[in-house]
Amino acid sequence: MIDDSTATASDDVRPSVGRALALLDLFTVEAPSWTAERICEERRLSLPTGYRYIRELVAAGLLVRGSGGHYSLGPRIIALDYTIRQSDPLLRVAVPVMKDLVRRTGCACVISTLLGDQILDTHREAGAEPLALAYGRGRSRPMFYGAAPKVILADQPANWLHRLYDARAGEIAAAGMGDDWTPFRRGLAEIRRRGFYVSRGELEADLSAVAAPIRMAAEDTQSAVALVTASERFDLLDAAQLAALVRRGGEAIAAAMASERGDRREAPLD
Amino acid sequence: MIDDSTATASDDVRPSVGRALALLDLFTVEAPSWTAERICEERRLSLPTGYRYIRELVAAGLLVRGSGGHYSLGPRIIALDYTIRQSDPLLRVAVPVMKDLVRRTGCACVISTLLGDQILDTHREAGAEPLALAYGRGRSRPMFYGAAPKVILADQPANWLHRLYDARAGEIAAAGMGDDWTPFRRGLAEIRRRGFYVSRGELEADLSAVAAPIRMAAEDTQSAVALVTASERFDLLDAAQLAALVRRGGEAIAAAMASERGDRREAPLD
DNA sequence: CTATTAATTATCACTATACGATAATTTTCG
DNA sequence: CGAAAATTATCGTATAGTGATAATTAATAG
Repeated sequence: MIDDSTATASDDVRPSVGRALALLDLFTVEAPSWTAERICEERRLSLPTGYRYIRELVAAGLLVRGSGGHYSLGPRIIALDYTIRQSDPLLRVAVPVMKDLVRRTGCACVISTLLGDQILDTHREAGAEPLALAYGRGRSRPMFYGAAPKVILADQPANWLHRLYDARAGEIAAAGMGDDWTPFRRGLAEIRRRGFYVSRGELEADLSAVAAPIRMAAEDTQSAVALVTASERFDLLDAAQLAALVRRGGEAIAAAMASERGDRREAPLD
Repeated sequence: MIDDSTATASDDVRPSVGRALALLDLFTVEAPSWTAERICEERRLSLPTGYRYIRELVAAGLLVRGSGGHYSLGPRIIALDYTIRQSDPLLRVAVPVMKDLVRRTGCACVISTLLGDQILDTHREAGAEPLALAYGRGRSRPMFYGAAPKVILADQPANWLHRLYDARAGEIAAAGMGDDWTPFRRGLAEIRRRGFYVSRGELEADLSAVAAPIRMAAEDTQSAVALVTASERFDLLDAAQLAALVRRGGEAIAAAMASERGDRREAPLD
């Protein structure tokens, strides 16, 4: 009876800031709205403590209180995302290139970025076909499936990859990216050398994609641009030409970034 | 010399959760990237404490650590915004109506929502002209200028408005919405009766807009739909017809929401 | 690959402050 | 306007957050 089953293991030995922030995890597409009471019982918090956390999150705008004590994710999140979009020079620069790629190929065009330890789509331009993936910005992606992650990983420094491998060897093997460090690294080196990667039904069964890296000088975020289309349609296209287009797209974006030089904005120095 | 000028007054008498969350305020479009050291000196935190807060925010994904100890807003924000978008039935339902309005009028179409104590745009469909307001979702709006806020406020219950008035009488008077409770209330009642509001250059000098409420039964968020266009172009259009279109748009959205009944998702009850 | 420096975390004693049980209050809804 | 629910205040106690310093890890150069 020592086991406290359901709760996530180390939820109790975390500082209050972390516990409060962890409340955000509760709010999902499936359950976007919670009462204070349900939050407290779910997280095993006393009512006053739960309300204290909630109050802080509401004060920060991360949650809103709707009618009848129903809390949901708050406006601050929307505004912060706006800030991210506005201050991301990559988006400013990439969107025109993406539109151009869409016009030329009829495929959808996606930009994916490695942020911390996850990869997510930061912008999407819809193609001719509306595609099932018409979800838009923000869907997080598995780290080891699909074209974009592969070209992004392929561009990471060896020590970073090594840490990643040690931490997630199981997933990597399961994804067929090698059951040891050496083959993993070799595979990525090969992708890197080619400068693009074609995935066929890797992420979603009926979709194919070709991705190329956006290689920026000394930038801390690594991104990729990809063209995505139904596999059936993909077969009609000349893969080599598509790959060339995507590669040039990635290079064009990187070049445009470089020429935007000098506006890497920092916190003002007073 | 008693004045500690820059810092927000009551920053110190706040629980740690609040102080940690307040770090997010530092990250703006003007200063999207901060080192740990600068954060600490800006907020008068000791280095260990600053790092503790930062660590929690990074663990929650609200911040990312970029190369060289530069922190910026993190991927979790993008993902949370995705969750909000996905779980907002209003968006699902409104976008087609908005596209239709754009097609018919050539104007841009915006949905604004009252969330807590602020109003912000939750979706935008671009019109024929690209418009300066092509910023997209998430820009927060002044509460007392422009068409959308007016129609939203006009639909709020009297006691809510009264609290708002008491809290922000100055701003309200400055915006020409009345220098006392009675005229403020009267003005809004009139807007409510008409069912729409036309603003000409209120928010941005050369833009005009006409907004109508989206009146949903017993929903906790109040929204408005607006058509926006350059004032010059607006003068060419028949304002009465435009107003009728927007009103019908709002009604169509509300009706579609009502028929989506029964899928107000709650936290599962175990 | 190793040395040097910067960035981040651990240690630890101390005290502030977060915690829970209950009560008072405010808000919501009929 | 009154009853029920939701939220906050009170308060003693003990936890856990805090800062100064040291140790460690990661980044950068040579």
